[in-house]
This record gives sequence, C-alpha cells and structure tokens, in this order.
Amino acid sequence: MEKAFDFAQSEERAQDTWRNGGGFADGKTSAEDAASSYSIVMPPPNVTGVLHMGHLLNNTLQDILIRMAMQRGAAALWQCGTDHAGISMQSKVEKELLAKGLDPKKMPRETFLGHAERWRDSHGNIILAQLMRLGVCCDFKGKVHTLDVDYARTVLHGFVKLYRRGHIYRGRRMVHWCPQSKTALSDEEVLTREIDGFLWRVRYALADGSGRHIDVCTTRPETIGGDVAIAVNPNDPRHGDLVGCRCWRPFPREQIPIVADGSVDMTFGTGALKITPSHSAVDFEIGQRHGLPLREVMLEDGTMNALAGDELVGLDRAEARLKSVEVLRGMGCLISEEPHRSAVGIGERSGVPVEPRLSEQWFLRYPSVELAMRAVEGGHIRFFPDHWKKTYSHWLNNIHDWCISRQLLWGHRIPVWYRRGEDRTNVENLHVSVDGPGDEENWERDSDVLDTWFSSAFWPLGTLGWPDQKRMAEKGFSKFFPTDVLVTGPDIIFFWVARMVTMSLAFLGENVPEERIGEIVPFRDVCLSGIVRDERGRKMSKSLGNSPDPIGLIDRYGADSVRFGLIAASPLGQDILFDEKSLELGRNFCSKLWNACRFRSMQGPANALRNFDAIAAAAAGGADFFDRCILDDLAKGLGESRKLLKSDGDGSASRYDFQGSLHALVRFFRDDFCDFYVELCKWRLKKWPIRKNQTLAVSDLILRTMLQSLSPFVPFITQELWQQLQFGQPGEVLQRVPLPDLAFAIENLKASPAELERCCAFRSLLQQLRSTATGRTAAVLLLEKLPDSERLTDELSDPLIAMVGCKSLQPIDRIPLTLQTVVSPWGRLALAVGEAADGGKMREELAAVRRHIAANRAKLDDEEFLRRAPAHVVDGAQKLLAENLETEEQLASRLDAAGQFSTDSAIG
RNA sequence: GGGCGGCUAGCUCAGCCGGUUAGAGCGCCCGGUUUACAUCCGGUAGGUCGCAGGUUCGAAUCCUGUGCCGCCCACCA
Repeated sequence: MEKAFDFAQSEERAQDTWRNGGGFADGKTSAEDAASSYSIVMPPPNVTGVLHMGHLLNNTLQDILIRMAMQRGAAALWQCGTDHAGISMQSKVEKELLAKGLDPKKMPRETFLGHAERWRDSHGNIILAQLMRLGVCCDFKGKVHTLDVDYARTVLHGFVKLYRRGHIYRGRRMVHWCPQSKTALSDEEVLTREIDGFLWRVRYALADGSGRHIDVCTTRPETIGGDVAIAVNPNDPRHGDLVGCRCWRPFPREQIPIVADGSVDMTFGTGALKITPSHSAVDFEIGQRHGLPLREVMLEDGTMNALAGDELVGLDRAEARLKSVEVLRGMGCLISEEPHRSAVGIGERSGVPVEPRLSEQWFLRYPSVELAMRAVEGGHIRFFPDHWKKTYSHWLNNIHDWCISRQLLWGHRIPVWYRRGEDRTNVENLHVSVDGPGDEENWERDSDVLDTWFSSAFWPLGTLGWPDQKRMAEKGFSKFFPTDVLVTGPDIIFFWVARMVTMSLAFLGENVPEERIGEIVPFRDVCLSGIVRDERGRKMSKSLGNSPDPIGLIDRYGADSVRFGLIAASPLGQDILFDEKSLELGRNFCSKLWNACRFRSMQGPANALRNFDAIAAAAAGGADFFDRCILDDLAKGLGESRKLLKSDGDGSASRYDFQGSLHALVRFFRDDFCDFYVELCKWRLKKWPIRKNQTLAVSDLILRTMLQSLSPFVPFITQELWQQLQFGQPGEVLQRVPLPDLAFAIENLKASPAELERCCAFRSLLQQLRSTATGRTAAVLLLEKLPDSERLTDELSDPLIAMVGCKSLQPIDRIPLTLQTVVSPWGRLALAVGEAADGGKMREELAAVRRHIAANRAKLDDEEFLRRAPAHVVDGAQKLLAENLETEEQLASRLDAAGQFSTDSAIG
C-alpha cells in the first residue's frame, strides 16, 4: 500500500466503481424483493445556483442516511433534481441578455423562454455535478427538473384540482409588489426590515374657509397624491368636530373628506391618518369601509404617474419622496421632520422595498390546514429537533391566502384560458384544465406563471409520478411514499415543508381515517440542520467574502475530510461555526484509518478470508481475553453509534445525531483498537508467530466492520481500503455489501463479565502507570507476585513495558510502601522512577480524598437519604466510600513511609 | 408587541424525563519517533454549569423570576 492516502485518485476510482456497480440510490436492489424500502427527496437546488456550504452539510447528512439504508439492504431511493427558480432565473437571464445588447422586454415570450432554456441546459446541471464530487449517491440518472414535462403536468393537475375544489380563486386584492421584478410576491417572500427614515408632519387646510387645519404624520409623502381622505379615531376628542368636514390635499390640490375610523391609533403622531387606499393595505381596508375611491399614483416599476402631481410625475419613488418634501416645504405645509425608524417590507430576492399594490391575482386558500397540524401533533410527522414543530404550527395557525401568480415568463404557466373578447370576470368565460380547451383559437391563456414554491410543494408527489397511475407504478410510489425523512434547513419550513404537507394531505387525504394520516404525509421525519456560519458566527455571504468555495475545499482536503469535518463540527440542531481547521480533523482521521489498514496489509494478505463468517471462525480459535474484549468494545461502539443515528424508519425515536454517531465509531477505532489492541498485537505478532492468523483474523473482523460502518460518513477512503485489503470482490460496491450480523458472528468470542472487568482493569492500570512514567524513561516496572496470581507470559510483558513506557520489568519480593501500586492479574505492580515520591502531590490527593469521604459519610448518615434514595444510589455511595477509604489508607501509609525508604535502594 | 433557541473548561459543544467526584474535541503546557501513522502517541493543567429564588434526602438537569446574545413572526401611519 502507498504510504499516504491519495484522495484525488481514490475519488475517481470509487466513482467508477459506483457507476459500474450500481452504487447509486435509484430504488433498485440486487435482491428481487427488498425486505424494506427507504426514500429521501433531495431539496432541489436552484438551477441557477452554485454549491455553497449549506448544500455540502445538508447533502452529506442525506447521503449518510441513504447509504446506511443501502447497507441494510433496503430498496433505497434518493430523488434528486433542480428547481427552475422563477424570479432568480428570470433576472439572471435578463441580465445576460442585456449584457449582450438584447432587450428582454422587447422580445416575444417564446424567444425569451428559448434563451432561458438554453442557459438552463448548458449551466443547469453544474450544481448536481458539484454534488457528485462530494460523493453523494443520489439517483443522478433519475433527476427531475421542476419544468420537465411530466413534473409540470403534476403541478398543473394540482392547480386544476384545487381550483375545482374552490381552493384557488382569482381576485383583485392588495398584494406585495416588487417594482424591480415587476411581479406580485407572497407574504413569505417579503422580509421585514427596520429602516431609518423620517416622519413628516404635513398640514392639510380645512376647506370650509375657517382657516382651521388638520395635521397628519407620514413616512411616505410621495403618495400624498393618492390621498382620498383623512381618518381620525371617532373617540379622539382632538378631532371629533372635524369628522364630516373636508380638507385640501396639498397637491394635486383637491378636496378630500375627513372620516372616522376605529382602527386609527390615537397615540401615534397627531392621531390623524392620511388614507391612500391604493398604496397601503390598512388604508385600503379603511377605504373599503367608507366607500372611498382608489387613486393610484405609482406605476408598476415604482415610478410616479401623472396623478402623483406635476412635480413628481416620472420620478422614481425614492426621488419622489425627497421631491415631495421639498414641494411641501415650499408650500408651507411641512410642519416638522423628525428621524423615524419603521418596518419596511423588502423583496427577498430583489432586496428592494416592496409596494402594497392592488392587482388581479390568483390565490390559494390552503387546503387541509387542520389536518396538517394534526399530522404533527399526532406524531405522524416528527421534527428534529422537536421544537421546530412550534414554528410550523404557529405558521399554520396564522396563514393568509397565498398569492400564487407571478407576472413572470419563466415558470409553469397558469392553466387558465379566457374566452377571447369576453368578460373575464364571468366564470362562464373561463376554462381551467391541464390540457387546455379543444378550440384553443377562441381562447386566450392567462399570461401569469405560478410561484416557484407552488410547484415545489408537489416535489415528493410529482417525482414519484403522481397523479398518473402508470407513472406512479413505474416510479414505485407505493413503495417510496411517504418518504422517510426530509433533511433541510429551518428557514424553509414555511416556504416548503409546511406546504408540501398540506398538498400531500389534500390530494391523498380523501377518505383517510385519522389513524392512517401517517400513510399520506409526504415524509415521516423532518431533520432540520443548522445554518453554516463562519468561525465568528456570521452568516456566510458573498458580500462578506467569508464563504469558502466548497469545490476548492474538496480539491484541497478531499471529499471525505470535508464530510468528516462538517459532521464533526456540527452540533445537534444548532448552527455550525465553520472553521477550516475542522477539515484537518477529517484529514487526520482519514490518515489514521489509512495507516491502520496499511499496518494490517504489512502483516500479509487477507485474500483467503473474504468471507466474514470464515474470518469470525478463525478469530475464535485460541482467542484470549484481549481478543474477546476488543470485540466487545467493537460491539459497544457500533451499538452506541447506531443508537445515535437510527434511520430504520421503524417508528422508534431517532436522534439524527450525526456527530455523536460518527464520534462513537472514531473513538472506538482510535482509542480501543489502534492505541490499545493494535499496540498489544505488535508484540504478539512478533513473539508468538503461531497465533498470527488468529490475531490477524480479529483485526480483519474489526477493520472490515469499521470500513463498512464508516463508509456512510467517509465513502471514498473506505471504498478504496475495502479494495486494497481485498475484503471484497474486485469492483464490489461497499454501500451494497450487507452489514454482518456481528452479534451472531462473535457469539463464540463473547467476553465474560469477569474478562471484561479484567481487561478494563488492565487498561486503567496502564493509564495509572503511564501517568507516573511520563517523562521518565529510566523508570522500572516492579512486579510483586502474589501467591494466587497468574503467570505473566512473555508475550504480555513486552507490550506492558512498551505501553507503560518504562525501561524494563523486574520481579520483586516486596514493593516499597512509598510507591503507588496497582493490582493486576499477575500481582501488584508499581513503578520505580528513580526519585523520591512527590509528597506535596500526595498530600493534595489525600486532602481531596478526605473531602470526598466526608461528603459521602454525611450522605450515608442522613436517614432521609437512606430512606428515600433508590437502593442502587445508596449502594453506589457505600461502594465509593469504601474505595475512598482504601485510597486514603494507602496514601497515608505511603506518605508515612516516604521519609524512611528511598526507591533506589528498593530496586537494588 | 408576540414566539423560539442559546448561555457548562481559553474556544466549539455533549450531558438536561434529578442520583456516584460534571465530560468530549480543539487549543495550552509537559514528555515521547522501539518496523502503521508527528496528519502521530502518552500525560498535566483548566469549570462556584448566566444570575436570583423555589421544589427535593439530592438540582447543570424540574419550577418561578431575571440578565445578556441570536433568530423568527407582526399592517402603528
């Protein structure tokens, strides 16, 4: 074997092996009928996107789960694909066209879509190719794009169904409008940000010629042209007499009424509110209540129209605000200007303030909301960490109808046709279907497309062929739905997770009784990973430049190290602070794994022993208690690892503790196997050749099992080593090799409780002796053989010496009292270090032990404790007390003797 | 204005349906290359578990209050 692990070469080789050997989770198994199935849908990345750290973490987690399922022999499907990403894709293409000197606004719909499709086809799969570098074994061949013909049919079908059930309707309502993208947005796509601005107090003169006036406070003077009234609270004594009067709008100068409305907050500003129904959702409602007209002063691109006043027309809304202040000041209507912080809606994609705008849109009244809540409350869908279900429920409890139409070109065009030249508001003139009206020439299709998130709400359904029975059968809908787990970020619980639940329940939930909700949810578990932040806790962003290039990291450290590092650094259910240093942990571990296997390969080939059971049999012959104990450790390590990362989909509580699960494997491998067992075996191999095969068989048993268990986490290096050590047939795909039944295989190798205790004692003995020996190479190990102790065999004395780190082992009749002794199976052991024992340190220890003794005695003297505490706790306290008393006695006598004996003379 | 999460060793975090003397990794410091690995091995030091009350024989863990830090939701113009 090579001296070091060459990840670049191994990655390529492993990919070949997986490609040729069915290494991807395409739902197929070698067995005719898999005993179980397991499925995950990958959150489809944006087709415009490039891989970022979040993808890396998220997909590593999914890959671990799916590989584990494959190892269990389950029919495992990991559906991947890409999302067409409506707004961001459209603006990207528009920008490219403008750069080429083409004006996207002036081209026909089809021309623009042609450009977009070409761009998508040439760049769209970059992100999946990048994911492949990470080693993910999703079903690349079965990838789905949300604009694929079949998937699009799913989406349109869903629309039509919901429309027919009365859940989708068209209406002229206030929506969030993005003047940059020139489309409506959903509530979720608008972020609220506190923005520092001003509050202007503006004077409106009464029209009765009395010289009286009413002042309003506003943050948006540019919309004054849209004012159609002033509203005051009917209970406000300051303005009560003005209700019913008319006043002058400053510009364009026109009389508007003063009305009374209970929703006006008397404590804010002057208690008078200017009513601009076309540009404020609240004002719109007030306007409706009072039968006020609408007066729109802004165009869809955010520039002011003629109604805004001669001074403002043509200006952008931001310029118009400044200008309007200037105009008001010139007119003497501006009473004051003070700094004011207010919450402003910002378009999630565009980053510009959105405008409330009245427009004709399609809305979805969410279906199955109640059921979606019950699905989670009843435990049919479980969140990890659990507390996210509160966020989910809170959102479902407070949702408004969803504006699903977008004034874009790129997306699923709404499957609605209007009879040409007829009144669109008349339902008679509407056609809603997936395939359109037969006589299309008489109809005109709705020009809007659907919100991208509307289409992704169908992801688990559509990728499995719903609602087409034939495609569902092909795709294995009955086998793979519901999916087992959804791994994603908590930031899209609203956007995606909750919406998928409502859709699945709505379409599959007809006539399903409550107890079977679990069969119609889109996924059983939702595992929310943290957000990857930089080492200082800041969100990674392009502008900060703190986001490393994932592919660059893979190039430099290797995919396994990146995966390992990310897992090792991500705490359970919290954001992860990414530091490149954590990748070094991964690299170091890979190196350790490589070297341990290299050491094994140096002892001779394992080629005769490809069969696990044969190895187990060879390991059993003549095994000593160290062999039995290391296998016991192995079983414990594996058990711990699996407990923390259960993914059987058997309904038992999983923890999705990836970090803990990996750590349990690493701990066993490094501490128990490499640093203890292998070190021990070095001498056994050297001094006792007759047991070589047996010893190597134990090693092989462990290495095989570890390679398999680690392979979901670090698939490349394990695949490479599996091949190099010839544990499997050439070309064998490691994730397809069934996990051995370890418990059964090592039945003959089970360590007895006594042996385990002895092994454990031996190791703690080593540790005690080492701490004394550290830094003292001249130390000599003393053995005081007791009458009933075992014989210390040659093959154990050498490793003992080596592992303690001393010079030699010397039998002695009586160990001096000054030395700390440990009891071993071969008698009492002590370390003579050639210098006087450290009395100061011993006195410290003695004081500590005495403190413990006092605390323990107090506890055991307390009758309440004895009466109320459970037996095992009392027993424990008693046992501890006894141990401490013994230690105290030993320490005391050593201290006592310290003055009388010198270690040098004892060795002589 | 509501809601959620965090506060444990220098750093990042476990432990939290109460029970022996609070753990890990990294870092620090000390010591080590005898045929896997210095990308390594061994060892030491380091914490009144944010704060204050309460419940209990017993609290990092449960309850109440409170302080910081972060996030999400919300139409005060």
